[in-house]
Amino acid sequence: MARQAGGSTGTAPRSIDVARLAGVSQKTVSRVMNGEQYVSGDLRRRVLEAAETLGYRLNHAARALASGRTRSIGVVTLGTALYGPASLLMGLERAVRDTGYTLRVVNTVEGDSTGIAGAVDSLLDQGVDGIVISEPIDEEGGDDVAIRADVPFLVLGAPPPFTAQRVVTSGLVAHQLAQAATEHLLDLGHSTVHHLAGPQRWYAARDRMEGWRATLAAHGRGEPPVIVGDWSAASGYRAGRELAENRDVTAVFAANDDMAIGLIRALLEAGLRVPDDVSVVGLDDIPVAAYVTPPLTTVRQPFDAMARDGLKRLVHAIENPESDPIPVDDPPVSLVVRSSTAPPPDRKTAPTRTTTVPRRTSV
Amino acid sequence: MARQAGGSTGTAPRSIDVARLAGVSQKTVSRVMNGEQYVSGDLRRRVLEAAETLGYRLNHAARALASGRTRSIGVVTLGTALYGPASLLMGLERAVRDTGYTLRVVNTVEGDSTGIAGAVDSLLDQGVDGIVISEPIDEEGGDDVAIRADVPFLVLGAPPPFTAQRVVTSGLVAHQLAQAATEHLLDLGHSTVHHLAGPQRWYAARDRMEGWRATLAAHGRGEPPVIVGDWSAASGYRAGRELAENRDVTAVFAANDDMAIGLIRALLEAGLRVPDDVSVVGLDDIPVAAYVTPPLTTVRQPFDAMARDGLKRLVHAIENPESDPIPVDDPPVSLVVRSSTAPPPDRKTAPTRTTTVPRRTSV
DNA sequence: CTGAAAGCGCTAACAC
DNA sequence: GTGTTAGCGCTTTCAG
Repeated sequence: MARQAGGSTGTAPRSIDVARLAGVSQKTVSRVMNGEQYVSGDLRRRVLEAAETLGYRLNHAARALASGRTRSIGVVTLGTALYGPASLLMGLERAVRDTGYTLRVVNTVEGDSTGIAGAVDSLLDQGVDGIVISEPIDEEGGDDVAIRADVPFLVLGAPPPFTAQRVVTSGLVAHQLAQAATEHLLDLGHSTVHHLAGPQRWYAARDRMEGWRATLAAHGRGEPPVIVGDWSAASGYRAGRELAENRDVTAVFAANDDMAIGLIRALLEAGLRVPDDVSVVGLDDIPVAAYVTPPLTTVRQPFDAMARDGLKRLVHAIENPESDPIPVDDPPVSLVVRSSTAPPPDRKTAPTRTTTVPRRTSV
Repeated sequence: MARQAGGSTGTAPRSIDVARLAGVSQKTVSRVMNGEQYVSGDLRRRVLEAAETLGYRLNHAARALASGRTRSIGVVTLGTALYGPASLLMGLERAVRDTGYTLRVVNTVEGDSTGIAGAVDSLLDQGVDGIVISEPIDEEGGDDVAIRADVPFLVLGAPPPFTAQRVVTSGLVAHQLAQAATEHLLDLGHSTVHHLAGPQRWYAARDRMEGWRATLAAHGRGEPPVIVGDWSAASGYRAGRELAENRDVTAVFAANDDMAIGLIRALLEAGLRVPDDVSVVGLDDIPVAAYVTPPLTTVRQPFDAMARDGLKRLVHAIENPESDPIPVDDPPVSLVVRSSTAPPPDRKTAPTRTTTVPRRTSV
């Protein structure tokens, strides 16, 4: 399948070589390789054939130099293997294939004060046509970083953490995720829902918290104090020890599954039963969520759809600098009900749920 | 922090602009930007200053075209958010910063028969100087794909899945991981250890299995039949139901934590106690491993060290085509003992372990 | 519909 | 130590 590198001479064939073999001008080869119109079917065929026999491969560096565009998109990630960010990155890679662009990935250097700005800078340096901030966070300084660049940005799931022109922001998804989790608990009969939030530097964490808050307000429920974790199961565990002392707590929405699992562990150690005494909802649906004890009720993020929609809009902004942006198409979130949630202890009417493992197979 | 794009004119400054401002030749600017020697400190200073005021940014496309090298490294990933592969990718990103190269990431298209070869091809197409196969697997066809390319390859943790020149393979790590897990169980007094393997297309899975097998042999123990899963907790659960029927099973080494968690879940549902009746060791030390019930004993992979060592050797091969490869420096693996392992039921002497959660904080 | 000429911004040899 | 001269392999004008 893989083409041979180099011809008989050892040097890679150029478009002019293809042109000569096909008996056309080099420009015609260029037209064919770029799928431009106004090339007769006959010539196109001959060019393609010549390219095939020569094992021709277009030189992207030359193309970029001549055209001023690299056809690559840069992604700023946080450099963690957390399930959410990692899944988003994979979704982006999957989605980018259909756009004709390639991906350049850069982590924000942890501990570096330049943070996202530094990562963006290095991407700009490499000459990308657009940039994706996959998990926006606030910088240490607190001030919005002023990033000026001539390429469009896609900021996933949050308002842009900086000032830049042509920013294509995506989504109320985080809000919907929190709403689904909170309403599920409310529907079960809990009078209110506690929240174990993610680190507040993350927009994702703040948005989920806002969604929870708005949902409680919409239902006229009181808002208990928020506990803030750092996404880790360890922080969930600490929060759990705290919550276990408060007998009023009957329902908790944790901003991610890892924290939910740590939380449950602490509750269990404190002698509380889950879900009989306290219900817990997570967020992410990590691969093991269905197999911990008790199997975790959680909310699943539409990573692939988010990546696809966001990239589509980013590419549109890249290729149509002047035109209006494509409207956001927020994909639906889905609640996965398992066995960590139940009606509150007081008014329990339904029988205790069995802890049968649901049918899920995906890796 | 971020430089302004474009000068007053709106066009990006070129090296010749810097040269004029600094009053030197363009070649001198080039020398300075590349950190070459034979430039007086004075000139270097002036050039740097001029570049700074102009907001000069080297054009990588032009450099690549002129030099024939892109200073980028391609990574072939499997496109899963599994903890292991995702962590390795993050480790590679972290490690690549120190080398002066950038990363291009491509997933193997799932279901595409060209698989790794196709991904490599697209990377070659983009013009990378070297390629990393981060999680080698066998192709559907079964035959080794003949990949001929003029760039060196780094195949992490396994022998190369194809024939290519200048391949820098890395490691016996998988073998050591399996050995650590198996010996821990043997040391506890178990007469033998069962193995729940990963999908056999993956070299990582086969290597772990070989390590387990070799360790049993070295201790003169019998080798029970292997059960094969697919890395998922669901497959671990299925394996657990099977193993639960065999009362001879007292110790299981699962090839990753997800399967271990699914396995434990099935064991618990079958009325068996972990670790009192059956001990289980996982592999990866995923973030929630310390907080499931019981906290999981597992083996941690040295992702960052593997990535760093591998990349160092790959870059050496890129920059010194003729010289000998740098020898592999396999980093140490570490066993994390928690509460899913104990002596076998028969000869148990030590008291049942408490299930206190150990002190781990990392995300 | 097709072709000819003119660079894109940098590095690689060579001179000085 | 430093400068000069040629391209690298494409895409862009602009003619036909």
